[in-house]
Amino acid sequence: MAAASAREENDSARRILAAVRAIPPGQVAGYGEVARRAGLPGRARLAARGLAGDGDPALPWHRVLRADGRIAFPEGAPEWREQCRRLRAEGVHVERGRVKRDRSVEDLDAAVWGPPPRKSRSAG
DNA sequence: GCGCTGACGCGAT
DNA sequence: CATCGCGCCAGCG
Repeated sequence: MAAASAREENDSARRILAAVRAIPPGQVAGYGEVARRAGLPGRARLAARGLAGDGDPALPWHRVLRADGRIAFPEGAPEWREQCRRLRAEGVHVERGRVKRDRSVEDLDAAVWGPPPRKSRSAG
């Protein structure tokens, strides 16, 4: 049955949304990262499609950015402003459509760029 | 069925 | 840091 493939497709989009919902406030993730967490490595575009047609106002789509940490929308665009606005509302520092994050994070577990691995003098 | 486009990612220049 | 090219796959005319 071809429905199997259709079901899988639906499930994929479903997991993508789930991955986006899994992003805690104040943190951000990339499209590729979201796709990866959804079990769809290399399908960042699919993640974008998922957000484009989610239809869920409660979905933290604004926490999803490009791999470079920049907002996917062109600067000045209405969505661009909206995303930038929401990020700032959560305490995320945004500069010219770019999220002020620390250097590249090595641990994929920290895929959610939020926690900057800076060396804290106190171990714990 | 074909080609273009797109809320992308990454390496190379 | 900006730009280009390729890969990826789904939607649309």
